[in-house]
Amino acid sequence: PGHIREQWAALGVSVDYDKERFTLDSGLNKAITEVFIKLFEKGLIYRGERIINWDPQAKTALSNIEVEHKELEGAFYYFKYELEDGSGALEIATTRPETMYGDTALMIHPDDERYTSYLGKKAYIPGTKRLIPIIADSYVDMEFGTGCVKVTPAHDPNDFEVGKRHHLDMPLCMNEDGSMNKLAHKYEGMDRFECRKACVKDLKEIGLCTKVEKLIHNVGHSERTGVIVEPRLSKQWFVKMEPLSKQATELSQVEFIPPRFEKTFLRWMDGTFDWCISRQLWWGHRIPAWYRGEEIHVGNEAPTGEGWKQDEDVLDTWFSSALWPFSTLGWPEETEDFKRYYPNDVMVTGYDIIFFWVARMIFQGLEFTGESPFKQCLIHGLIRTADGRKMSKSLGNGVDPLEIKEKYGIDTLRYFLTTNSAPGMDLRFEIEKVESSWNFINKLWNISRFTLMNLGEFTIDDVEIDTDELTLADKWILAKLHNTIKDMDYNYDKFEFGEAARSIHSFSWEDFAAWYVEIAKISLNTESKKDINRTKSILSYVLLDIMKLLHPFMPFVTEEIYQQIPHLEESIMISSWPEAIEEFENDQAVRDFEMIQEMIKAIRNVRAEYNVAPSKAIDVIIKPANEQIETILKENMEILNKFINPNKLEFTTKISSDTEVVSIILNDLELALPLGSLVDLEQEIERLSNELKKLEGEIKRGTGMLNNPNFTNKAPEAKVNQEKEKLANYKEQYTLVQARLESLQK
RNA sequence: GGAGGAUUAGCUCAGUUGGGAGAGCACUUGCCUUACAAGCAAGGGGUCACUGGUUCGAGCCCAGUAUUCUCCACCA
Repeated sequence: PGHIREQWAALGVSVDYDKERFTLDSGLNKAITEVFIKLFEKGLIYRGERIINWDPQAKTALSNIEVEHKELEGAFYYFKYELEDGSGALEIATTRPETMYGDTALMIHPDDERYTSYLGKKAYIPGTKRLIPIIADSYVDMEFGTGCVKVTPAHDPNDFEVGKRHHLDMPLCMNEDGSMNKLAHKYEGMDRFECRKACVKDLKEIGLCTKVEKLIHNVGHSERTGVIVEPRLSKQWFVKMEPLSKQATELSQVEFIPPRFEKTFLRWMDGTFDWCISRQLWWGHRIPAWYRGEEIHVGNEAPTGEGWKQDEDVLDTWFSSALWPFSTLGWPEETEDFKRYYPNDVMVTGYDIIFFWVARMIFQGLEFTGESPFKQCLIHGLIRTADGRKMSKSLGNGVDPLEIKEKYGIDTLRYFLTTNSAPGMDLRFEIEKVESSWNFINKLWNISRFTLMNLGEFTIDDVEIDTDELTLADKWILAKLHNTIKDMDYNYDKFEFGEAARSIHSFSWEDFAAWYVEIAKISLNTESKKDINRTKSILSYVLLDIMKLLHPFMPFVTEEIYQQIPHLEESIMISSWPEAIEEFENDQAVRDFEMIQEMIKAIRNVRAEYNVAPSKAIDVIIKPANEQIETILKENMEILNKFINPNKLEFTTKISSDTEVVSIILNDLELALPLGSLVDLEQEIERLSNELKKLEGEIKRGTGMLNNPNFTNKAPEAKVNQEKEKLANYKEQYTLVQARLESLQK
């Protein structure tokens, strides 16, 4: 437990350690005993002889879901069972020859005319003097194998049922460790698989084993030890599942996320087999049952009187785990914790645990508290290797989180794990993705460094945001922040961590670092104290919110940065969650600023296309579509100057038709870049022709849509108006591009 | 045999109620611009597996097909 706590701490797991519980704590033990007794009294727990899955290495019973079915190459062995009267032999096929020493009958279908004459006769178990009867049961499939089967009631669940119907003996032919017992004659003491080999060899020699066919079939393996499971008749404790399943299926209120996993849960609940809960292990909760001869007592302690002995077995660990949601809260006492925290809010686990744990918590919760144990159950996928294989101990292809921590830090690991998949989907562990997470954290560190460098003595009390004093860029970044917070709240609520991360990732990298920080440099370098303080306020305000929004993903680095930038609380952990302030919502500012961005990007594009070095100043002539546009641009001249690096930036009402000019036609403005001899006429014509083609396509699409009465009548009005506006813009641009193209082609 | 995923850019994957296809990495070109070359700027790259259907409109809804993965299952 000490090591696990270290790992939790390393991972930054933030839990209430006062409520830490250990499975064998006395409080939990009390709940478990209570549940066992109650279920026993209701007849929902019983002790009985059944065929169970036996692990011969661990020497314990297993429940169905602790058995893993794997395809193996085995064989179909054919044996002759010679008749007592010497009139011949019946042939059977089996995959487990060694179990023949536990046979108590041969069986045929009652309608199978090939064999009905043999009914009532007896045959020898091959190589022995033991006689078994030949019986008929419609369980036999006449089409399969030879149409005749051996019946081994103590080592096969179907044969067990047959054995009960026909009142057959049910002898075991193996010991608990999988070795053969005295029923196997000379093979006594031999391991079951050695015995298989040996008896096949011996019987081949005397002609009683006639054929061996290769066969690929599913074989059950113990999840615990990996050995092949042996079906074995054994006296065990069982939970009668049907009434509990029915109740859970009908009453469960648990919301699965994603919803499809509810089907997984329901499908398991549909199974009618009973749950074997006794285990022959040294570790676990003792079964609260005492025996004296044939008497059984179930209760908290041994009954008075001499000679009572407690059951040596322990309970399946999932039996106690099933009670976890309430046993940890003090149940069966009506504790304050129980009243406050039950039902729990969210259960988080992998889809491979639904049968083992989730389903059992739900039915036990409903049975004992009358309520589902939690409101939501968030299912995550498995982590796989880079080539998509399951990580496993035996393959040694797992990843040690501590190695990743050493190289990249825990925040990197956390961010990578939490944001790189959708709910319920598996995740491949690829080091490139870890590195990309690390790059993001590095970026955050750098924007913080920049901010800190510039803040100086600035404190949280100096932060002042007066919405009347803001520049367009200020309004834009605050509006974007507002949208980001809303988006994150929405996605966090839905457990869409990947989507939430994409939102904050692009806000902090694209919007804040790439644009706002660059713009901030302008005002930070002015003489105006007012401008400087306003910019510092916004930088620290936005950065603080970025840290808070990212804190669940990367607690360490966000805390570190939080401590250094202006902040209020002792720790980011107890600071308030960012609020989406309505006053900051500003679609107009977003649109206006995006126009500026579009213009800058278009100019950068032309610079790159014509190989104009960023350091080289160029002339830019702007023709705004209207006065508002002109005003906006003129108010943001410093930004344009910084991002465009112009030699001359001038406004005009008429763009020249000079051929040594590159023209850019945007939605709200036209640009002319007189690049002189750099301009290649053919390249320009090609560029504008492509532009024209694109616009043509858009116009065709828009016209088609708007000419369709079904669209204009049925689509939402906002959508229709939006399309109308877009179409008008495209048409306008088209005219301008076409005119420019014509003038060049002359 | 039953159930459920997956199929979108070269790779790994997102894509929330149907309304102009996105990210990271990789790739091309140009930049050591005083937070960051682990970076900046600009780009190239997709018949959203296939076939039908519903709809004014489909990556998304419905039916089927193919490929593939996983879980469940007592045919000897």
